[in-house]
Amino acid sequence: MIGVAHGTAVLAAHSESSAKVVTPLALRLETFTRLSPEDEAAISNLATVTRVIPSRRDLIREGARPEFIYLMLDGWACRYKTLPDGRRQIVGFLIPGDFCDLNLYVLREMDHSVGAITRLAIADVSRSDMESLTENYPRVTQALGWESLVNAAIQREWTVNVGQRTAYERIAHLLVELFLRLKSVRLTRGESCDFPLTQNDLADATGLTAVHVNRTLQELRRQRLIVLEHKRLAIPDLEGLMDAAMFNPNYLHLTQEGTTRTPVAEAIA
Amino acid sequence: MIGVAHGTAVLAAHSESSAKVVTPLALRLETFTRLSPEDEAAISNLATVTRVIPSRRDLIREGARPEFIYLMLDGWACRYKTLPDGRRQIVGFLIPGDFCDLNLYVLREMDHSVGAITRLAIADVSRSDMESLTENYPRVTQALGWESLVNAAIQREWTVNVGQRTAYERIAHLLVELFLRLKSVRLTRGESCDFPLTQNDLADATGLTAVHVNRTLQELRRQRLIVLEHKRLAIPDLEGLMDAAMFNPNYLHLTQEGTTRTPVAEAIA
DNA sequence: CGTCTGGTTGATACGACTCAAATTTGGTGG
DNA sequence: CCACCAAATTTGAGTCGTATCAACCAGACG
Repeated sequence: MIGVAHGTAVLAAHSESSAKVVTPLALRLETFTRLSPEDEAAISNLATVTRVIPSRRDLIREGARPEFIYLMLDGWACRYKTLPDGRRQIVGFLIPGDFCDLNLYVLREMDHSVGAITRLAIADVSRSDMESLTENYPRVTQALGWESLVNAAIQREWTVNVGQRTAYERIAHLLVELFLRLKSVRLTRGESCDFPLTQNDLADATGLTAVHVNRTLQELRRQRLIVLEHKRLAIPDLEGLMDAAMFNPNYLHLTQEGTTRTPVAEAIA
Repeated sequence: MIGVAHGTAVLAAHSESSAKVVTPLALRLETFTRLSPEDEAAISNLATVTRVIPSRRDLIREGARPEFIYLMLDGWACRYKTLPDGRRQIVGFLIPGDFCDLNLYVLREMDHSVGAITRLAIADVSRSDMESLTENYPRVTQALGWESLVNAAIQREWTVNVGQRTAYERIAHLLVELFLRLKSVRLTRGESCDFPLTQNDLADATGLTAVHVNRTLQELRRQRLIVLEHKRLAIPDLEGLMDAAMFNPNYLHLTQEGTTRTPVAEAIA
């Protein structure tokens, strides 16, 4: 992802305040409110100190107390928790525009880990930068509040997913959610998107085994609901996949009053 | 619960600003920061308009747009989501001191329902009251932020619970979590607490069937890890139960810098 | 060009579900 | 205070979805 089309665009955005490039974070927050050019500029300026993390490396370990707030600029990561005997549950995926540890504002210690799926581009945001942002840009603050509530809603839906849905529905649901989230930060192209997760990742996220994920993906392919190969996912029949997943998009809160409807909101209307 | 010892105490607290009675909300927020008497008074004053809800009644339905923010004063409730075909997942339990719909500040529409388990005492808090509270009492605001982050952490742990743990571990984990949360608002007595959940509720919360919950509870009893009868739970060997559940209390964030350690924090240290 | 990770397949096992019925508990009204 | 009813709990037998274990294969990469 870094080095390919989107990646370079994103990295260019904060190298110098040249052409107007909208960062994933600004795009994401704009699903909630209209942001002024000043708001957008302030958001872009967060990403001054950036880093690259190799794929499959842990970014933050449970128990850590990171000094900075990490903002995802490019690539995929996941939050996960591990049980003493090694069982692992991925509790969420992070894509560009997401914060890894926004909570660190208040909570001292991470209660879960964050690991890179792909190579990542990360911005290290200092607390003071974050504080001055929220002090001076109330709409951004409001949008950040919205962001964290939506994250909570997503987490609830994950509980429903592993608690109630069958393997088939579960994977279908996860794929739709990721596709819509990617779409909201313009990381889809038509009906397809990059999809760097291994079947093992999917297993850890859905509470299934990799073997069963494999068989279930085959069934989804047989039903012509997905095309998944070469780390790329295509969904030829989104509505069909949503039905199979019993997917109700309300929890993503993509339409908000006072917002022009985004393409995503349109797509699922 | 209403009408028994704790219940009346709580209800008395907001009838008139008489003796100093600490509300569950104040107790809960104090696990995070020290609150001044003024802070506590401001919190108590939230609960001016109160209502009683009969047990097993829905408080808020998915899709609703409540006008007020509901604060739990007494009793138990649950958040839940339902799939089109009727499957139901409880995604969290609400006990005194919890808000039912704090999110309504920002999100317009509920993406899940809230149902009463027992008879409830609820305070209807207006948005303006809430706003003036957060404007005038920064420590309370900060504590509320902490509260919502802890709720997010709890939700993640639930995902782990249904995704990775066995039925036995899962139920053990839920019981420990509820016990510790109740303890943090002083709703336990020694090693026991009220426990109004039916086996059906437990099933919906753990993603199991009621029949299997029944058998699993029997196994927990046989192991002498719990005593559960007459809507009352006793945990004679908390450490043993925590081991059985692979319970790591860090996600509850019960110890915070600048806070005197609460009895709960002691108990699990 | 060999190595290695990720994906695929097959055979078997088991944890949890389903269905059905019996029993106990708790609340209600006579 | 007891009889009654509904709800909750308990028990048993049979089934099924998903896990486990063990190979094998294919493409990516150094």
